[in-house]
Amino acid sequence: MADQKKLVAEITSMDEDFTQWYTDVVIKAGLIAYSNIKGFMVYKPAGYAIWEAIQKHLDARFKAVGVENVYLPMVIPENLLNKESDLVQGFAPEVAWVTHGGQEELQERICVRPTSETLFSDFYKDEIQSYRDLPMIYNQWCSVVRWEKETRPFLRSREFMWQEGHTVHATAEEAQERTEMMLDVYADFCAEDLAIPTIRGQKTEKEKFAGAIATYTIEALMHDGRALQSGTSHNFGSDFAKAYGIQFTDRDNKLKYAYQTSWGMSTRIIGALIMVHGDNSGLVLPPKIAPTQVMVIPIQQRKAGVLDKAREIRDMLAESGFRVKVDETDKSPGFKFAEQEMRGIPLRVEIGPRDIAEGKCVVVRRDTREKISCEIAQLSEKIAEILPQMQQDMYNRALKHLEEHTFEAPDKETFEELFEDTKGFVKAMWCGSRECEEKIKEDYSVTSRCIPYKQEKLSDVCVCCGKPATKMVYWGRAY
RNA sequence: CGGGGUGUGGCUCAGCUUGGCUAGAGCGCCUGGUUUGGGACCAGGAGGUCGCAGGUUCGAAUCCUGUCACCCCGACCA
Repeated sequence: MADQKKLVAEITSMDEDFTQWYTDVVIKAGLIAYSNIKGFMVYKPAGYAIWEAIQKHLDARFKAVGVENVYLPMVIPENLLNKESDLVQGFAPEVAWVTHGGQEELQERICVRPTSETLFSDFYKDEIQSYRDLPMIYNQWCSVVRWEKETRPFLRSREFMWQEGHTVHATAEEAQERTEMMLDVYADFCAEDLAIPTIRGQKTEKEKFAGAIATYTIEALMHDGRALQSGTSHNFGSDFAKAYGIQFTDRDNKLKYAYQTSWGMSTRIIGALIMVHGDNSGLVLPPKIAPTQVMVIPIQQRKAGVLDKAREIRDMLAESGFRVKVDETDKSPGFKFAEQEMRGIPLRVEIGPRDIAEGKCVVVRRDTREKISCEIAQLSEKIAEILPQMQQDMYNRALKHLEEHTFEAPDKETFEELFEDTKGFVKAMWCGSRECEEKIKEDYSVTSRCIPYKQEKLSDVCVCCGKPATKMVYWGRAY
């Protein structure tokens, strides 16, 4: 018991203060350092490595569905940004402006991209002449700047890294198909690589992206019951094409406007990773994307042969394709255990004189703390078994949490009760009016998260106004 | 942008009310040694123009004025 207490002494308990727990984990796991400018973060090696792993897996999934990478400028001239009015209004309060080049004041100010629809559209208008040029399925990995008032590591920073895909199509159907396809890519990536289950659905008119005709989203549920929008995919129809003049000659020799989509996932997803899987000992990373999967910790490492054996195990596991390191620092074993747990490394292998004498070692799972004694000769096979199991278990636990924190409100009274003292998603019927959506936000401080693909009929009437319902909606408090 | 709070070694803070020797502690860091199966111990050492600017005073971390930054709570957002 005393040991348990000592273990958690370094970070605030998540049950006590979830927000503080989150900040503690981010700092103590060595992911982030604050910079001198509010909202701009330093990604330390452990944090950046997670982003690299995310990029690698997601990019491979993109390539598999025909996406090509490009890179566009980070700045946008004001006149170009102003061409699409919804977008301008949506982002105006938070764009950062460049007004000087050296000492000279610029003739026209330019902004640091908050998103790149305008740049892509401006580029596409010259690039596209014929239906033969279509579709264009481009993506860029970059950072964007949005001057947020309140900032938090990963969840809301003024500069954040992401990928933004921008596509152009000859038909509305094809654009819609691409929009939905990319949402599926995100959902599969979250489920299979990050072990995060999500709800797929469409955003309401109120919550959709500025300038889009339809926005689709995957919503994840954090450990504290709050929702996090984890990826979005937008269908722009031909609104941007009209604003920016993207026209092509079709097979029938008629000049037509093109159809566009865009879709993005950002470093915010790292916040989801922390808040879905983390526990009171720190981060827990899913094996598939963990930068280091196994930490070998020597016990009594100064005793002859111990360090050699630890390195031998490392080399053997690396040979088998695992990402593995040895902690050779002269800290005490207890410190190393705590450190490995704080950093969320999926497995640790303990190796000391006692084990060496028996030709064994101890494997400990990060998620369950289960200790497994294993013959060194069988270690690679054992780990090849444990890691996928752990990945699956993590997903199952997250799914169980999602299911246990998703409630149904067939009527207004239940809806009220659920948001009084319950944390999670609430499914409820809605009439489709903006008024009701706004009233619900006002009264219960929850927002519509999405209109899920999987519709259910919980009742005939809207939980707010009592008029006939048209849709079932997921409601929740969001990050 | 409204409400509240805080600025003192890398970190967490004490000192400020009532101005006064060379500005302190714990953690961390460095060196040497002893240790090592859940956050080790001993000894020695380095590190601070007290956020910034001005003012009051013989004398300012401490009092006054201004300013900047950051944090928390609300409204806006990947």
